[in-house]
Amino acid sequence: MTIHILLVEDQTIVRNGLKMILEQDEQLQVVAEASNGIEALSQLECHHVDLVLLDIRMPEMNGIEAAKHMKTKFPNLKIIILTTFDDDEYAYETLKDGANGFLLKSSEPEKLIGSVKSVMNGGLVIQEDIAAKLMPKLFKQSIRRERDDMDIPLTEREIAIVQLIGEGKTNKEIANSLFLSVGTVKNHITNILHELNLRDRTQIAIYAIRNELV
Amino acid sequence: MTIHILLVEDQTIVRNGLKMILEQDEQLQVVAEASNGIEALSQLECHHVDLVLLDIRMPEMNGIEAAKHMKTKFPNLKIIILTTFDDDEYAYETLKDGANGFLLKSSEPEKLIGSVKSVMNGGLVIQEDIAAKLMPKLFKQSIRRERDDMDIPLTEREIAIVQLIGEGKTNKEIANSLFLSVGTVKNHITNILHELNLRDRTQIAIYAIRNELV
DNA sequence: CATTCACAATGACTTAAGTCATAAAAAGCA
DNA sequence: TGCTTTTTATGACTTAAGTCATTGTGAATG
Repeated sequence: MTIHILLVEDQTIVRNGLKMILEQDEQLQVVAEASNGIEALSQLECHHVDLVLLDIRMPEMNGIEAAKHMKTKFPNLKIIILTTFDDDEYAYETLKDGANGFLLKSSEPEKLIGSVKSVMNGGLVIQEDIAAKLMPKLFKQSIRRERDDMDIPLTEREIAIVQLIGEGKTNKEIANSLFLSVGTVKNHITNILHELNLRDRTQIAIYAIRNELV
Repeated sequence: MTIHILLVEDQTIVRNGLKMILEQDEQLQVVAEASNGIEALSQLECHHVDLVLLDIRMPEMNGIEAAKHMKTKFPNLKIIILTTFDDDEYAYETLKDGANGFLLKSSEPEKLIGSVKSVMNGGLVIQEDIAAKLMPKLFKQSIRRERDDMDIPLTEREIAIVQLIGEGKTNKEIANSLFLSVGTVKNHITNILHELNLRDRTQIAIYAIRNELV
């Protein structure tokens, strides 16, 4: 089965070099090329592409932006990011947007081919040295989780109960402090679980804290 | 250049299957086999091995332990972990100990071969679905690193369970992902509750989040 | 005016959680 | 070496949690 590749790289010489390397393997076929993100997106419209080799540094639209748009439009598309050594600043952002691999441009030819196949088989390929640099960045990234004030699909009463669960109260305690019967509390909880798509009070407690209800 | 492989897997049939697959590629050669961690280590002493394919679930000494010992003795050795679907709990531990890849046993043969070569070329190969499960764990791990030794009066095992409760898992799920019986999980929880002076799993979940264990 | 929705309640169930006694292997330490 | 802690396991319990059907308010919305 042939793997159809879109090659996105602004430096023509490098691009040709990559093409040569890739097509040494008869399974791999470069069906389209582009020199920036915008071009790449329009190429995707008119060619069937399995995998994109994407340079990070590019004019017009850079690799990160491009990757994001691509994955939105073609979720099944595989994307391998090509980086030079000092691009790692940008690189980690693409992970969130679903890049399937990172490769140094200075890689051995076989590594490139191997990685393409590996990614097509569903793998995530990260070059060792990049991985080392990337990991700490990913960590930092995940700390700054911004919360958009999402609306909670619950009634007042239900929220009150969610909060008390989030404080670790039992049904009996909740019933007492809200002047309800335990049965009523249970009913509310059953409703909450359905509405929030959760399984038990523990998950409700987690929800409460994560949504800053407690 | 031939890649010398040590195959570690307790189920003989599976092991033979893997061997067959690997040796379809004439670059790959299985030079030794073992059915548990201890055997594997002694095999490493008497054969030149480039890469180890290591099952996580094994009698005597499991994959994690084995990987740790191997990397200590042979830092240049490449290790690919073979997992089933719900082993992810253990999987991330091996990353720290220097595993170079994770593969599902249910993988396609080509994926296996591709990954072996990819790893030998210095890559880190993680299967997509595992990667997805693994990443958030890695994030948490590193965030925690900052204020590392907080006074949590729990054993390693207990902390692992607290974390899983903090993710909203049931006892059954916890048991599965830690390879324990449900009864054992319950026992641990009873101990945790006493040690932390809490009442039920919901309060444990709250504790886990508040103490940034999750 | 009828209908929808939030809220409260009961009873009869099923099941996940948690307790407790007991046991035993493995790891670490004195 | 012997002692302690950690880890795992089982079985027999008790109880809190959660489901479901059904009933009934009052308030709001159309």
